[in-house]
Amino acid sequence: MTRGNRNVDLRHLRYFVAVAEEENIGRAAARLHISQPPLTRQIQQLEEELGVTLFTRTPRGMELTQAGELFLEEARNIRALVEQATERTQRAGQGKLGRLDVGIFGSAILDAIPKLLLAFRNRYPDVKVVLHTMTKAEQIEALRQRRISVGFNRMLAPLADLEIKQVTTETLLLAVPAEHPLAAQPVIHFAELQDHPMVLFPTGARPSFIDKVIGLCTDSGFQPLISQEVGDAVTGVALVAGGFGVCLVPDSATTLQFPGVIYRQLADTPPNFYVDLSCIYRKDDQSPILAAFLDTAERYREETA
Amino acid sequence: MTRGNRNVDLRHLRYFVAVAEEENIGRAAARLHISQPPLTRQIQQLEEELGVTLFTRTPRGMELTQAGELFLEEARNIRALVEQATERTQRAGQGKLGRLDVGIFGSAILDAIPKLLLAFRNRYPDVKVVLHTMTKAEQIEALRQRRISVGFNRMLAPLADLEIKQVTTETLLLAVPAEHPLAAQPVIHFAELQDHPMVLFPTGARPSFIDKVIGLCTDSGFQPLISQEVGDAVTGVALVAGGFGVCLVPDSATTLQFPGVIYRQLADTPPNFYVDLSCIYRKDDQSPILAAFLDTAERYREETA
DNA sequence: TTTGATGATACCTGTAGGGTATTGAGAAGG
DNA sequence: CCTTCTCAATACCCTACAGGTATCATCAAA
Repeated sequence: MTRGNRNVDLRHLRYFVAVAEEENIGRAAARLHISQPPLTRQIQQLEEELGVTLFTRTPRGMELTQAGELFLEEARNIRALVEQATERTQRAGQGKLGRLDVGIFGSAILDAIPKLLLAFRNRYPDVKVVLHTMTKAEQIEALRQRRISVGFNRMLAPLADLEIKQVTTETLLLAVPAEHPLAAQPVIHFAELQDHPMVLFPTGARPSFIDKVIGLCTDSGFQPLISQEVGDAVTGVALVAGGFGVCLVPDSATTLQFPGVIYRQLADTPPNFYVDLSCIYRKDDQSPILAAFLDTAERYREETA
Repeated sequence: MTRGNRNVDLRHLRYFVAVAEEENIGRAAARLHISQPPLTRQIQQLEEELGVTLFTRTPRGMELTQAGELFLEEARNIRALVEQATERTQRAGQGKLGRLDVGIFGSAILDAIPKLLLAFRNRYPDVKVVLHTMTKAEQIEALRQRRISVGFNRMLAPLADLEIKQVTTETLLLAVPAEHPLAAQPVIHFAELQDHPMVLFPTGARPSFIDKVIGLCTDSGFQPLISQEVGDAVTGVALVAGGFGVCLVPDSATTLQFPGVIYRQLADTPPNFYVDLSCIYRKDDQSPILAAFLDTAERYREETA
């Protein structure tokens, strides 16, 4: 038994389907924009490759044999699949289809990231976005191991193989217990924080938002009174609600409406009284999905500037 | 958006899969028994046709992009389908796969046909045999309209467009009511039938088995006493059981064991005291399935000769 | 720096797919 | 019965492209 299908190619299928549908080589040739003789030869060749008579030649044209009927079904099916495969691959190549693994940190899901992901899903509905909660250090490792394609974090330091792109900046607010003395004041000056215990976050890899806060204080000439260091903003605000002190948070933390916690703007704030939210990704990652995502992030940044 | 897949062909898929699996163009080329440069070009061409980067070139070789991963799955799938399609079509072309529509008459299902169909199904298990019960005239029309490929009947007359092939012959027996006078005799001579009413079958297109029986009688010098004409052998034997008379039947009718009916051989039978069972099919039918069936029928005839 | 992988390029060649002209074979029509 | 029409098949030519050889470019490891 010869393995003839080695030389069967999609052209044969296209031609075969045309002839089967037209039941006439001449018309099929016209439809295919070629002349009749080459089409005759291609059909003969296909029959020879398969070792099967696909058509019975009648004076009125070409009529499918039983085997031909079967092959017609198969050929149509294969052609449709090829069409679909190329189309899907093209969409994947344009970043419109596939999967994007994203690393996020505990409390970054408060404001910017949900909005950004929503915008991305609207533009690329067939890209499956998978979120992985992980710390900054874990994100960097996961990026290098290609377990994620992009991470979100704050206060990212430059790295040789990773690119950092700022998504948004947030100014800082003070989370205060409702019964706290500061809460009663009409205006709170930043320098007043030196007299009150503060909750800081996050624990983990430095530099982090903790260093940011400490830096702001030292720049203003005082050392903060550290009440607690906790893992993330959510826990921090929960401790504020529990009376552990005040806490500087990015303004997106206002999404957290704990009973007994109020958010206050500060007066006389030092320069750099804001914190960035950036995304981080491999410099050598050419994935069109990542490109599409970064483009969406860029638009988001411009819109919210 | 270019419809580039027009020129994607199966060779591209074969090459692509090899490169994707080897992750190295040189090794893939060796596996494909071609040299490296043409393979490089084919892959470039495929990427260009699709408008998608399928591989990232690294100093260690070729690595699939996300879109490439997707296309690999699709390509493997398509290649398997082509393999399957050609294989199935080849089997269909050899008569090993497909469908055979067979016309049979009411009582021919008694002996030969079940055995023959069984033999055919054993040799060609993937051919679906569909039985259609129809009269001789209906079979001929159905053959011409290609609703069936082969019919079974007795006493077929030659026709211009249809071929007749004898499958078997059966000698005749007499079905007698148990309490009939003839049943008591140790030997029944054919000529004695002139004194007893007979049930004849089948009604419908002539010439038929009825003419056969009448002809046997007239050749022996008498006119049969006709009790009833009925549609088929089953009804005929049923009437014998009801005392309507005796009935000449092909010996396969002994499959019908009605209470009160006994089958007797006759003595002094005239020549041609048998009836044929033939199959009939279109002379111009080139179907390999029909050919396979006729071959099985021929073997059956030889084995039962 | 050198060496040794890798894939990419340049250029040639032969084949096979496509074109035109023609033939052969039934069916239809006068 | 001969002609005519309509099919597919054949003969023959030409060109585009798959495949070959030789060489280059690049990067990593020694």
